[in-house]
Amino acid sequence: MTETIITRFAPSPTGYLHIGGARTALFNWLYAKAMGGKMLLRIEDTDQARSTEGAILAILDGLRWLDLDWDGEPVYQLSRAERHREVVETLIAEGKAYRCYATREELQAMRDTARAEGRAPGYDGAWRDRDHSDAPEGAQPAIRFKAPREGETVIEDRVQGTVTFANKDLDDLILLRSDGSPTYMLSVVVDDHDMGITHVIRGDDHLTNAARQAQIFKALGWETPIYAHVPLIHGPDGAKLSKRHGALGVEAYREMGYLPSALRNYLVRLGWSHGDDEIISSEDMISWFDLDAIGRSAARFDFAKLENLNGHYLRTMPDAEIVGHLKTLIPHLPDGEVLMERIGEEGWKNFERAMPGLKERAKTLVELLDSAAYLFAMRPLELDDKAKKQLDDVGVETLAGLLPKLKNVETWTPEILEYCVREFAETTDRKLGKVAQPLRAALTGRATSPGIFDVLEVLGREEALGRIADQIRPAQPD
RNA sequence: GCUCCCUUCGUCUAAUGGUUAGGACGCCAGGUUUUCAACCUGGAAACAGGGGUUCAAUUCCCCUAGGGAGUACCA
Repeated sequence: MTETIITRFAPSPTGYLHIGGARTALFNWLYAKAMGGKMLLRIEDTDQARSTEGAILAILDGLRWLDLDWDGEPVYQLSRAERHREVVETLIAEGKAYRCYATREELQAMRDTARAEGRAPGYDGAWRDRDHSDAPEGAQPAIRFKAPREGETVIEDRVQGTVTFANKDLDDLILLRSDGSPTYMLSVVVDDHDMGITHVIRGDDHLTNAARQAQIFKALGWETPIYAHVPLIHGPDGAKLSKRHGALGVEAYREMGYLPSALRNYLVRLGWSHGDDEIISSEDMISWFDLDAIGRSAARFDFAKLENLNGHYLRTMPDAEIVGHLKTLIPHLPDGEVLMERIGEEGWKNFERAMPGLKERAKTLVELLDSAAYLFAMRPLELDDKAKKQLDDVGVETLAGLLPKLKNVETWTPEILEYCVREFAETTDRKLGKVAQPLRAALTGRATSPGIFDVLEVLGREEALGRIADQIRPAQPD
């Protein structure tokens, strides 16, 4: 039992890396890591009409962003077509596959009658034993697998348990299309075998395929891998995940300001658990992960929980690391270039200094960026409605009283500033909030912000005093 | 239609043949507080329904209902 575990993630490049695919990749990665094995990557591009270069790039990019690395070079299924055809030749030679000349119309008619008779729809095996000489003139045949018609095919699934299919319900699937190109069903079997895959962890939409694939494995005399079919992820309404509610590419999550670590934590808890643990480090995920702990029911995607997790990871992340994430995120945002320029070298230093107060309050990087707007705002500040309310006559009057006191502060630190403002509030018989709020409005243009003394400090003496003065002047024209 | 899978608070889930069915998110109330968060305390909230098996079923079995997947010369 010293066999090395080899898993694989095998997306078809017909779109971005969606959230379900990301979780499948994560599970494969985790299991390989947990068992000291390898995870291989295979691009299933046998559908040439729908596969695109852009999709391949998006998938690789998504995996890298999530920090899910794979072993070796990605295998492109299409490049292995010759090998796939070879395998079919041997199958034909052994009488385990045959040429089929049925037309599209005939196939449709078969399905219709089967359905009408309450049977499993599928190919009726018309060409199974029919002679070539019956073939229509010049027609190119597809090659079909001669599937067993009796008995049953049993899948011992690590997640779903023992699943039994009656062979009579499984028809003769196509191995090679009439243009000679291999189909998915064939390619998967040959590649999983050739790549030495020991564990196939994938969405349970493939469960019935597992039975057909097992039949092909058997016909070829190859050992079937161990299967683990993971339930799919549903949208908040319980229906299939659609673009509208979460079947977005992982890059969309990046653009919404989620952290890879948070998304991984969220995803691993969707369908898998380890007791009551919620916040799970990568190390713990790897040492705890096991196929047997994967649940059998579909899970719904819940943005609120993802946000909560993201907030947690944000709060506990070192400031410099957050800056790093922001720098890679911003170029992906609309107007990212402009924003990058506006922050500038100097701005990032301020940003990092302000980070302790900012990260505490944000749930996503996008939120954090928004709440940091005051750092890069130009005087005179634009005020939002709530800030304007704070700067009514009373507010402005308060600031007018406070400004000279602040000007007297020589050592511009939060402690001393706090002392100064508190003293002002006490001596003028104001509650601290009555002073802090107008001050906040003047400094940030908003009614909410990080602690006001930290804001004063990060802004610096000159800028802070200037912003306060800006608000006093219009109220006192003389 | 046919085949297969699933079903514990709104959501993600834990546990168990005998428990006040636990935790987390969200929600509500209170506390803390210069705002907003964070944080702390408390609260409401679940075993889909019906039959069995059993001294005892949320737990084991069957049925029903509901949900999902597959049913292509897509993957």
